[in-house]
Amino acid sequence: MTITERDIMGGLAKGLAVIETFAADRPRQSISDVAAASGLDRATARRCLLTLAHQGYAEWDGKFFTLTPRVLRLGTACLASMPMPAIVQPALDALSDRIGESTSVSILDGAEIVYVARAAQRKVMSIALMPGSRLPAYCTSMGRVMLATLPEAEARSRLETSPRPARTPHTLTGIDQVMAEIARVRVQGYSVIDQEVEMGLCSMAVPLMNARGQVIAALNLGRAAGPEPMAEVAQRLLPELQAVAAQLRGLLR
Amino acid sequence: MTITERDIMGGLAKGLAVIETFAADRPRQSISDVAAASGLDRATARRCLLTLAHQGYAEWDGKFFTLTPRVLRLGTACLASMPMPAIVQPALDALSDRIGESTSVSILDGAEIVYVARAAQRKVMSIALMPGSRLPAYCTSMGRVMLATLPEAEARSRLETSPRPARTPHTLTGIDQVMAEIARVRVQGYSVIDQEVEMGLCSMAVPLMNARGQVIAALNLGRAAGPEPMAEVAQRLLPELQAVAAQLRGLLR
DNA sequence: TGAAATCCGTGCGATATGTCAACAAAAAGA
DNA sequence: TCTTTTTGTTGACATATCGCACGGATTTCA
Repeated sequence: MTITERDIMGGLAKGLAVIETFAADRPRQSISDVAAASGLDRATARRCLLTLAHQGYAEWDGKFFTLTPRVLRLGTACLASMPMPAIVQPALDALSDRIGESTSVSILDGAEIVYVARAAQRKVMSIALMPGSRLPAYCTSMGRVMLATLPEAEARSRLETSPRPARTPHTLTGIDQVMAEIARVRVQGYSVIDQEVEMGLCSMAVPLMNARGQVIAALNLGRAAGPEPMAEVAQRLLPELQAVAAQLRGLLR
Repeated sequence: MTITERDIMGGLAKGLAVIETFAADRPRQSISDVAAASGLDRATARRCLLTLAHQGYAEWDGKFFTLTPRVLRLGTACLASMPMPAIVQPALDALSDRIGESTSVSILDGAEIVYVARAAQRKVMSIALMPGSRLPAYCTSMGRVMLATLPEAEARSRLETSPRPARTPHTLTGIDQVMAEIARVRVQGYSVIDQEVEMGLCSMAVPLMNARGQVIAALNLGRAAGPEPMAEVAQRLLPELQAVAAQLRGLLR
């Protein structure tokens, strides 16, 4: 069965779009704000917002709307329904203890990676990463590892349709540069990043497969840039990451 | 302006209800499963699910539906739009380092607390807590502190309409027991829990106020139960918690 | 302060959606 | 295997919703 035009509920799609207009830089919005941000008619945006408020997903002071923590239930329903966090967390903690570095697991969503689990050792990044946090895929080790498992055209298309700012002087931004690096990653089976996300931060990642061999996530370690060249660090710690990936392979479905 | 019946979009409300039917124990559902769980007609549930799939919030293998990580955007839009995590995280990290215990900040949603930020020292709980995680309010130190700031009738009503299982032999489960404890917490200004959530886990919490004096969250520390009586620990560490709460009071709005 | 611009709430006609019932296909049970 | 039950899909009709346009309230700005 294929999804036909007739089976789509406009109201639901619009309401979800309305929720997504609430971002970090626009936590409080008026009806007109939302209408402008979502492209909906003001009357429609108003009905969406009032519905959200009525259902407890938003609050309204008569002028501005704010999302409530109830909205988190929608997202965490998904996270909780993924067995992944619970399964990988213990392995992540153990690995992090053993190698003394921060480790994370993320999945790919479009052109972004989404953190699923994390074992932090020290703060090496200025931004706090936690489950649910997102980073662009093009400049992260986990992103590149997962993009490398997609068909070339698919990966390229995802990268083309999203911005690739130069987050640091080292960031690869050109589509061909990134695709070439991804091709390299595909061959060698892991990805190493040297200060492309943030100055002072290096990371490396390997793919996580389920029992059937499908790549469903990525595992990485992040560390502060130091005197030891990242290539050497990679050679030293790669077996550790691969061992955990192999161990998890049997546990993930 | 008040929300009238006419301003509510049924489709949106139903679709959100559909998302919420996906929980940890039911990650994959057929159309009929969702219809039964949500009380919707099968035809309606079907259109909701097809819409979610079409918008990228769900996946469909022809038989079962699964939520995608895209759903996380809905929730994290809210978390990110709260200035709280970013503001409290540094203070939390510093506090955690200073006292050598895990600390957290959570907010109240109905009869549950929702973790907003966390600085973990060691694993003391069997379940992994992270931003977005939920625990019932009745048996947690942060929950009791926040319930204590509500009107008595409101707090009681929230507790009455949600289950209060005996998670350990120490858990207070009777509504009057819990309300009495909450009354005590209201007077003394902080809450101490001794192994009511999980055996071996103790915690204490203080309220977090914004600049106007409204309680908007709670701050706690969690530690493994040890030889030192929790009452003594509380006396020793209470000033630390209160100092952080006072410091944050000026930063939160 | 006064005028212009913006914003919010509300009818209205056209259209989309919800509900119900029916039916075929698949699954479960005997 | 055949029957019974459940499930997915579709059609029809009553109803809810969309987008537009309008008026009053509020805000902005000179």
